[in-house]
Formats: sequence, structure tokens, C-alpha cells
Amino acid sequence: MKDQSAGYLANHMARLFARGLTARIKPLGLTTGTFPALLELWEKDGLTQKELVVRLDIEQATMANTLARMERDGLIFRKKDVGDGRVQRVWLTDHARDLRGPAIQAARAENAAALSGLSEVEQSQFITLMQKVIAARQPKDATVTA
Amino acid sequence: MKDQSAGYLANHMARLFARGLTARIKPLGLTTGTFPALLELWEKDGLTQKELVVRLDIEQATMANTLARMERDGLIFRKKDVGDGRVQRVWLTDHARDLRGPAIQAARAENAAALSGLSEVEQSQFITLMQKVIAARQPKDATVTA
DNA sequence: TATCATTGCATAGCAAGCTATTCAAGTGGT
DNA sequence: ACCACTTGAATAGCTTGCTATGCAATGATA
Repeated sequence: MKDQSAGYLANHMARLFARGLTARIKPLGLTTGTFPALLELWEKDGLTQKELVVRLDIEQATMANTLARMERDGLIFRKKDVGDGRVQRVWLTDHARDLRGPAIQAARAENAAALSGLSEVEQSQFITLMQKVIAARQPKDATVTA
Repeated sequence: MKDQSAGYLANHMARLFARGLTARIKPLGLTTGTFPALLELWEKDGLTQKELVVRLDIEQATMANTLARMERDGLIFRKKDVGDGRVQRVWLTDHARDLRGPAIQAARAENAAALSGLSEVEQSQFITLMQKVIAARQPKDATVTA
């Protein structure tokens, strides 16, 4: 029944991933919710909240709360944009920068462990299929379907 | 980067599924969290909380809260087991029973929509791969690995 | 039988997701 | 210059997940 439902399986799988990653990054003082934002910020600092929202497909309110926790925990600080008083730019603290290596290491380890039941070929098939499912849902930019 | 990470993709995909299902079952007065429990209870009533916890791989505390909401919303009621005073058995209300058809219909529709970017073959591959990933994490019952 | 351990459930408190609402800052049109 | 609209962010309030703790009922044992 439920084990044939893609949605149920997706939810269950995501929970298993989250449990695993939570355990691995807890020693670093990190939680799963901050991880996507950190990935973006490690690539490039000084993004606006809006930019993070778009890149990560997270609601604005969720991101605002996540950033508030990250600020509280000394991972980031926010500074008003000089040109536009509405914009808050997000900058990493040195501490957050230091966590990049071990955090990415932990994520890789979790991914490897989670996929250890699949062959090499299956693993890349799996990634590709998830990418396809996600891509099919992304609102095609200029395709004014309405 | 993140689009190659199985964990990130799993999380993103699960959020997309949840968004879709949320919208579809809102008219029924249902939310996503109750869905797994309902699936079990539609199959067979009078389960204990413990049984639901095991079947759905959800923490006990989470299930207790979910059942509390379901009771509040008139989907279930709980009655003490006659033989064991600790056990609460969960029973569906008539209203919850009536929702079975349309709810399952909504879930099927969401699954179909979400997988519409995949071919038939890819869809069953995808299901199989998710099942494998999940199965690899299930604590093999009698395999006392410790 | 009195005590101790286990088992089933509830509660507290937090993270991470969401919608809806509010507010301040910019932008455009007249 | 003024008013209306838009845009970026914050806040309130909810669900759904988690860990940690407490508590009552049961089971086991000295």
C-alpha cells in the first residue's frame, strides 16, 4: 500500500536522511535546517535573503527564521545593503567558515551510507531520477503557462 | 553542488510532495501528518499507538502529538485496552472512514503529477530505488549486529 | 509481597517547514 | 510633491518532526 506510494517513500527517505545527518553534524553544533543556506554561503557570501529563498526553494518566512537561528548561534550576521534599505545581506562568521570542511565531510559520509545499498549505476540513476522529479515541478521561468 | 547530494535532493523532493498533497487534501480538512496513520487505520482499526509507531517509523512522541490533533479534529478516538491499562487503542470515527475514498484519490493524483516527468519504466525504477534505500536503513529485526 | 525494571503513553521544548499578515523602503505616475 | 503599488523582510501562529523527561501500569524477582 503505502510502500508503493512515491510520496510516502519520499517522506520516509527524507526523514531517514535527516536523522542521519542530524547525528553527524551535531558535534559541529549544526542542524539540518541551516545546511542548505550554509552551502550557498560557503560558495558566495553577502547574498540577500531573497537570493537564498530563490536558490533553495524555501519560503521567505522559513528562511527568515532559519537566518535568525543562525545569527543567534554565531554562524552569520546580517548587514543592511547600502543602496537599498530594505535589503539585508548575509555574511558568514569566521566560525561558520571553519565548519565548511568537516560539515561537507559529514554530509558526504551520510550520503554514502544512505546509498550503500545501491550499486554505482543505481546510485547515479537514483540521483538523476530525483533531479528529474524536482525539475518537473520547477516553475519554468519564462514559460507563461497561465 | 547541492544538486548532486542525495540528501539534499531527497529533502527537496519530499517538500515538493508535501506541498502538493497539502493543497489537494486541504479541502477534505486533512493535513499531511495524519495521512500515514490514516492509511494504517483504514486498513485496520483499533491499533495501539505502539503499533502505529513501529509500522510508520515515527517517534513515539511525534505519534502521540499527531493522534492528539486527529482526536481534536474528530478523526479518531482513543479507548483504553481492557487487558492492559497502559495501552490506548485508536479507533476511526465515521467521518474519518468517509474520507478514505477522496483522500486516497488525492494522494494518487499527487503521486501521478509528481512523477509525470518520468517514463513508466523510470517510475517503477524510482519506486524500487527508494524502497531499497529505505530498506537498507531498516534495523534488520533478529540480526543482532551489536 | 515489596521492590525494581520495563513498557506505553503524555508532556515540554526545540527545529524546520508552511500561510497570512504587517511594516518599512523603493518605484512610478500624475 | 503625493499617492498608489511593489518589494524585502519580520512576525504570528500553525503542523510535523525530533530528544528528553515524567508517570502510571505491568512484569519479574529477591
